Amino acid sequence: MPELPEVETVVRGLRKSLPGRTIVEVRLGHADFVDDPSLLADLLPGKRIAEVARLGKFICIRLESAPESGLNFIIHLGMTGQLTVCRASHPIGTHTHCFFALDDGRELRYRDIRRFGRMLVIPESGMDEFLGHLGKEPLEISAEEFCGDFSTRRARIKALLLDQRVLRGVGNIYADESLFRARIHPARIAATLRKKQLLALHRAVREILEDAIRFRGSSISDYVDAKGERGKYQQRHRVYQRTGKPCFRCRKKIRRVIVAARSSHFCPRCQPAPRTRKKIVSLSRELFW
DNA sequence: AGCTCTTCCTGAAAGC
DNA sequence: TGCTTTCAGGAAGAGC
Repeated sequence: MPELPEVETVVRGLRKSLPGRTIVEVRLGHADFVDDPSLLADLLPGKRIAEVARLGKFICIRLESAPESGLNFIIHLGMTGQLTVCRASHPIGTHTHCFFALDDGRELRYRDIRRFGRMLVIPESGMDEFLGHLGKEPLEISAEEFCGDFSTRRARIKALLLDQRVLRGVGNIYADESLFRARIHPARIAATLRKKQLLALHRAVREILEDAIRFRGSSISDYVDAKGERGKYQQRHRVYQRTGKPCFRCRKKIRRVIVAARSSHFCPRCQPAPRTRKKIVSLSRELFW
C-alpha cells in the first residue's frame, strides 16, 4: 500500500518527466473516485505542469496558466493506486481509469484496482484549508514538536501514528516497523510513554521512512513507482506480515493483534505489553502476549 | 476525546 | 475441482 515512502518514490519519478509538460487531453473511465470528474476534465487541458510535490500521502501536481492563479491537481493512491508515465502507445493495464495525455506524446495514467484512491483539483487559494486537515510531515517534525503532540494524548500510540491529522504519511506498515524499532507496543497509551521512548519513536519513524525511501518503498501487492517498477523495502520488514516468524532481535515469534482496527505486528518480548488493571489482566495476556 | 463499526472495492486465499 | 466466504486496508462518517 502506498504510504509516505512509496508516494515519495512516485513523486521523484514524476518529477523527472512532468514539469514543463502541458496536459493536452483528459480521458476518464470508471472514475467515481474523482471528486468532480467534469471539473477535472474541463480545467486540466491546456495547463502546464510547474512542479510535483508530496503532501503526506497525497501527490500534488501544481499547474499554471497565466493569467489565472495556479491550480493543484491532487491525487491520493489509496490502497492500490498506480500513477505512471508512459508512451501513449504503451499497452493499457486492467483497471486503468484515467489518462492525461501530454504534449510530448506520452501519457500520465492512473490505474487503481480497488478504486480507494482520490483525485481532486484545488485552487492555490484553497491549499491552506486543505493542509489544515493534515498533520505535520514526519520527516520534518522536530523532536520537541513530536513529544509535544503525543505526550498529552490518551489514544493508543498506533492509532495516533496512523492519524493523518497528527502526522501525515505514516500508514500501517511503517507504523508497525517504527514501533518495533523504538521497542514500543502498539497498544500503549501515548501519554504514558516516557520522554525517552517518545524521542526514540520520533527517531525511529524518521529512520524507517528514510530507509524505505532508499529502497524505493514496499511492494506488498500492487504498488509500483512512476515507471511501473516495484519497491524493495518489503524484504527488510522486521515485523510487518511476519506473524509467527522469529524476531530479528530476540528470536521470539512475532505476533499480530488488532489495534485501531488495523492488524498490528509486534515482538512480544522487544515490545512489552502495556500495564493493565488487575481485573482484565488475564484477557490482556491473551490479547497482547 | 477516543473507540468501534461500517462503507467503499477487488482479488487472493481459505473453507467446504 | 469449483463454488462461496472471508479478509485486507486508507479514510471518512456514524454512533456510543
